[in-house]
Formats: sequence, structure tokens, C-alpha cells
Amino acid sequence: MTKKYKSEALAALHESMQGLHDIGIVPAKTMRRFDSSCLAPIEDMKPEEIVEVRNKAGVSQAVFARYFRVSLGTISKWERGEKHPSGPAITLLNIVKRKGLESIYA
Amino acid sequence: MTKKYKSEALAALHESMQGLHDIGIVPAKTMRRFDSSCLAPIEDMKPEEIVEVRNKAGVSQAVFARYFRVSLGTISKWERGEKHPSGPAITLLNIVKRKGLESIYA
DNA sequence: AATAGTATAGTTCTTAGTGTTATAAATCAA
DNA sequence: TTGATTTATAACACTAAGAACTATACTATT
Repeated sequence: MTKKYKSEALAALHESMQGLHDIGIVPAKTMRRFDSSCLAPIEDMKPEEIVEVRNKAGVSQAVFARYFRVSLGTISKWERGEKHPSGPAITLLNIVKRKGLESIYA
Repeated sequence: MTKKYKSEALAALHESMQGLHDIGIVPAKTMRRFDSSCLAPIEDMKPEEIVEVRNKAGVSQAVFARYFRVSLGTISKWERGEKHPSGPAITLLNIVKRKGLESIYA
């Protein structure tokens, strides 16, 4: 659980820094350095997690694929562990997991 | 402007359908079919647009890269038109454009 | 029984993305 | 002015994600 705690702490810290920046205390440059060094590391999604996220959204692989703008085959491969989602795809998966599928609908 | 209007109309329609689904009128299966057929087509981001989105967020290519979980070189190539962002990356770019960089922070 | 939706699976091919290194401009501090 | 840091471009070889296509099979609907 240490890892998760650390991540949450960093998230909270980041929010505070952003607040300080917003009211003009922390300059943009410092903010940039801060961002660069504290952003959470890549937490890759395991195949079962991807299935879980999709099922919780209640959509088929085909629909899921259209939301992510990838092919149907790609979703199938993610879920079977044949291929691993790219960086941006992992980011999207995390967003859907936290905020739901509708939040990524352009 | 026809294209954008159409897209907005579909978005609104989708929202309505989702509402009907939420209150139990439209079954999940119908919802799935609806999703599959009405999701907006891919609107790719031009290099200048990507620069604009990043500048509006007020971050360097390096920081932008970490948010997207891609390498710095990839951002540079997107912005110079040497490489085109993948499907999931385009989705993310659209989210950042509409809702800001913070909204994709995991 | 037939149709349509769903998911797995394999194949070939393209290209996005990585990692590295070099270069050069602008910015800032000593 | 000098030196250090940040910023962005650029070229290289390499890896692997993803596309497109096809086939199979299970399930549910009509």
C-alpha cells in the first residue's frame, strides 16, 4: 500500500502547488520543474483490469474500440495480454477507470 | 460548419440516449448499438493545433510528454508533423483541448 | 433454422514510438 | 561576459503497437 499512498500524496502535493501557482506565488518555471519531477510513474494496466474497466462501462469490445479510437482487434489483444496498451492508451484507461467512459467522449 | 453542427447534434443526441438509459428506459444492448453507430469520426490534430494546446497549458514539451506518457521526441515530432499522434493520443489531445491538462492527470 | 452480435485467433504489414546523441537557440544567475 | 540550464530541433537504428483482413465459434434473438 506504500506505493499507492505515495502516489496519492504526490497528487495532493501537486494540487497544492498548482494552487500556489494559480494565485501567483509559484512562478511558471518552478511549476514546470515540479511537474516534470513529481508526475506519477507509469502504472500499466493488466489484461484483467482492462476487461473489468470495459465491463463496468457496459460496452462491447467494438464500442470500446471506437471510444479509444483503436481497432477492435487491438482491444482483444489488450484483454488477452497479447499486446500492451501504449502510453496514451494507458492514460485513457486510467481516466475511464476513475471517471467513466463518457468523460473521454469527444 | 455542417460537419461541426452534425457532430454537436450527435453529441447532444447521445447525451439524451444516455439519460434514457440511466433511468432504465433504453436497455444496455440498444445503448451499445447506438454508441457504435453514432460516435464522432476521428478528427485528427494538426501540428500547429498541438503546439497551441500545449502552449495554452503553459508547459514545455518535456512536461507535456510526461502527462501523455510518451517520450519528449514524440511530442517534438507531433508538433513538426514528422509523426502523427495515434488514436488514443488524439483522444487525449482533444480532452486536454476541451478540459485542460489537469483533467488527464492520473 | 437463420440471422446478427460477440469474442478469440492468426497473419502480414505499416508506422508510431523509444532511446540515444548532437546541435543550437534562449534564459538566467554569478 | 561567462557559464549553466532549459528549451526545441534533428538524425539515427531499433522495437513493438496497431491496422487490416480473415476465419472460427459461441450465444442470443427473430
